[in-house]
Amino acid sequence: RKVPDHVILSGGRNNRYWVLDVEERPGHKTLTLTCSKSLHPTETCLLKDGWEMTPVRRGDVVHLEGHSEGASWVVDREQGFLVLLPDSLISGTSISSSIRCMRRAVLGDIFDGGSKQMLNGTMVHEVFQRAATAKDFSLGTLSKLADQALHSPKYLGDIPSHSRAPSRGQDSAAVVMVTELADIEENVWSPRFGLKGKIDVTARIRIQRPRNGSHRTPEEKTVPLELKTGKESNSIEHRSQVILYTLMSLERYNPEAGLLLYLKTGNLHPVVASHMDRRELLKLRNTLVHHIHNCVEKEAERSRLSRLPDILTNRQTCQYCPQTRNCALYERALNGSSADVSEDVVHDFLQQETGHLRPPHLSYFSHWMLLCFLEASTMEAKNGRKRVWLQTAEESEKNGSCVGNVQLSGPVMVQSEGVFLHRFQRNIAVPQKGLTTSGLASGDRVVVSDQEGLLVGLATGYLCEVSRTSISCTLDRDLSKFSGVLFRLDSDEGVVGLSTHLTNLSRLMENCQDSVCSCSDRLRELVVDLRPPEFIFNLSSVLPREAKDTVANILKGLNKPQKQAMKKVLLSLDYTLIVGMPGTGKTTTICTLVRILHACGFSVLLTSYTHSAVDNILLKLKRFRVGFLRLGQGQKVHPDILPYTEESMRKKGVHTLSELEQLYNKELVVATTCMGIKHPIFTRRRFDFCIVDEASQISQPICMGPLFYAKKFVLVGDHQQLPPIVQNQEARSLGMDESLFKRLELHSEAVVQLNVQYRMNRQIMSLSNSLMYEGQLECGSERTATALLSLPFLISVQSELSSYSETEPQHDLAWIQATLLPSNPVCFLDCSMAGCKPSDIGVIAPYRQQLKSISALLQSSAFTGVEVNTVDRYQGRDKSLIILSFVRSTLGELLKDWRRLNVAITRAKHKLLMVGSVTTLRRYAPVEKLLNHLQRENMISFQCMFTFGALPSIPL
DNA sequence: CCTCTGCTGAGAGGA
Repeated sequence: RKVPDHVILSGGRNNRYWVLDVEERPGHKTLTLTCSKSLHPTETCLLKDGWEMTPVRRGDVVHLEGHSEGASWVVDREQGFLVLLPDSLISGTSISSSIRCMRRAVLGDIFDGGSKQMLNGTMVHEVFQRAATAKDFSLGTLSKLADQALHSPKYLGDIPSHSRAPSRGQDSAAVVMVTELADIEENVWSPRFGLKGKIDVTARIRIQRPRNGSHRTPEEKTVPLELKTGKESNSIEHRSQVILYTLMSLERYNPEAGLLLYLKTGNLHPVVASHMDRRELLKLRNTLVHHIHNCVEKEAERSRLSRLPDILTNRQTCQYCPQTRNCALYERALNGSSADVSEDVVHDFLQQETGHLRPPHLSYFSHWMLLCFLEASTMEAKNGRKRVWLQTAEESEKNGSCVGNVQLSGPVMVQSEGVFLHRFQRNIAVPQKGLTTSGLASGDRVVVSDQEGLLVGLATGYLCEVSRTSISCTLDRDLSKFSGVLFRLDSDEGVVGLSTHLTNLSRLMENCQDSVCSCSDRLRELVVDLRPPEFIFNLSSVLPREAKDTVANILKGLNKPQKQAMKKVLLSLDYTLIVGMPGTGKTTTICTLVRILHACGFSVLLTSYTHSAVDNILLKLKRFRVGFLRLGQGQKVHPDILPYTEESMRKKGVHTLSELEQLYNKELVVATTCMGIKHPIFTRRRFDFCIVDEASQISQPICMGPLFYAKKFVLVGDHQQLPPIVQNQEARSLGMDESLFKRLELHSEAVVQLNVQYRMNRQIMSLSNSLMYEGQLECGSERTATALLSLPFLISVQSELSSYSETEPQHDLAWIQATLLPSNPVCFLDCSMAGCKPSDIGVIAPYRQQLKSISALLQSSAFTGVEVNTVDRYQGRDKSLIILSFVRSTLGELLKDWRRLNVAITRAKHKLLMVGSVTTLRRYAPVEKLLNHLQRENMISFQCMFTFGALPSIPL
């Protein structure tokens, strides 16, 4: 009965109640609730006249609208609303689509859907809205705007050949609207009703109401206006959308009605929002949010997929549904092969949509759906976005996720299409702390709202610069009309769901016969059925004769396993797995591979999970004059790679569609992150090879994303290093942290191991060899094997230490002298330097909290350049000297992972110092194995008996 | 118990 920590309860306008009990009676339902975390006092809420059907359960959070007498609420036909799980904002379109089919609305929330016919509408919208912004509806301007819209990269690949600028008839209706335009594409988050949406046009209207002949002064109102470019249906869906907009903008303008404008005919329909309409739509919302939040149900401690709302048997409605495949897929995934469906229509439908799938496919799909849902539920619980509306700016500032009381300073600059540079500064009236001390830093994603909490989620964007007095950021909307308004900026992290995962999974199950892409069948065979990968035997059949010399030249710089890897990739018909053990030159190998493939004239899609890993390879590639196109947000791309991004290329002048196509097709090599595959380039382009770096750290559904676009693929990784991060314990135990790399590794014929390393000297390498690689890791050269730390001022420091020991004999500093010696490349200090560059030193600790204290001790300027970071963040990198801190007195999860320990001990090139308590650490199996090795090799040389206060300050 | 990177995104329309 305890309220979980992440739940925020409150009274007042955005009240949030915790449901303690639900009592069901025929015809009504009574909730016992509280808005206090202490569970006291309690209130009641009577639900009737249909509200009793709300799927509210014990432990849910609800919002109540209406009046309460004493401590009892009534929600019935005439008054009050109950909003279930109000902090999950549901979009207006989701709700209106649920009118016809609730199942479709739920699926639409889970999977990215969408049909191609919508494209035209999107473009007409854009043209209209641009024209409205410019207040210019002349035909010339319209066709210019239409032209721009057509050539925007958003639409490439889906442009029907007959699309044109809107016809003349559409302008005349449009002119009327523009003069009364208050906003376009206004973004609204309504935490009161659990709604969100983008309002096409916010129109200021004048209502003249003649009554009984007497003249009244015209009434001014601000109302939402919804544009429709298609057939004038005036349908219940369209009208519902408008009604929902009136509800979500209640706080802003309190509109009682909205407008529906059909551009095709120019007809304007007023839509009055009655209490009844709002009531019924909110009930739909509640049902929808219930299904979205309960994708998983628990039975006897085991989770499984929940049933969705029923499949419609009225096939008419399903004809144009974009979710048909997912609808059938989900049903089959739930019921397995036993399609015990009573209705023949449904049976036929399931057969038609999923007949190509066999039981293993369905169980792979349902297994991963479950894993993703579990993970999504954990992420949702941790999601702090609700703080934007449930906490005051002052409260949020305390935990460092917010800056409040700021206002616009200076003009808003248009950086590019849809990117507006804003500058804010603190309201001077109230003396406050500087901005730099707030938890916000440049690069963070932010949400802008007003300080009062009435205009929530006005804009989103990225922080550019945080100085003591001002903050600048790029936002998706121009807020210049809000000059003088007090704002708050909240960091906006972790709002990403798992829709890319789920969409990829759905795609994997696609039947290629009815799809443009022919990769799903093959990928399914390889990934799900684990069909052995095939290879050819003769290199000469793949190597073009004219490339032979170039390739031979490139190969010269490689060692034996690296050459083998190149050969294997060229001979592969399906895929190759390259195991890159620590320090074996993975980046170099990938770079060389790309050069070879490039020289052979093959196209390559180069990806990784992180932007930095992608750019690491590109930085190397750049030196070899291999051209490439880098896709992705400029903000996230390495500065030296920026000239290769689409944005920079386009600035050089892309005016026509064919120029854009040229740009997209020009380079053989295209690089992006695994998540970047939503880019329009992928609607047309296919590649000979796809290379995925860091593949052992990517979850299966994400890793397969880029593979849809290539004939063959290469995964590079090392499953002995860190696996994909999975937050949900149950999902992890069910195998969500198994990467595709690891799954495919059972086909040893596809695996090449890079075991020759150039990072660690012999002794440091021996740790990893004994812990993980069973001696397979080798030094690439004698130089690598014997490289030691160079300490040019060692002698003077040693003598200083000696004299210190003499004057303060109570401190025995022999241990520190011995620790310093380069000839002890691995030391474990059972619970330090001389001329080593700070940038050559890395401090690693498993826990963030530890890092904080360590960094605090290294505040002096002598230590700037010493990088203090977690094991996880150090993966893929190295330093000459690594100090690894194990300090911890209680047991934690992190050190139980062999792979994390392996990463930790393989970061040092020349010297590795480990600090920790042997007795405590012995309780971790992996560390114990390491300690045994250290003991055998006599590397736990020193016992230090000191308290930190007794440490002399040592020049670094 | 505490490791963290990806992402615009709500809506574009047909019956």
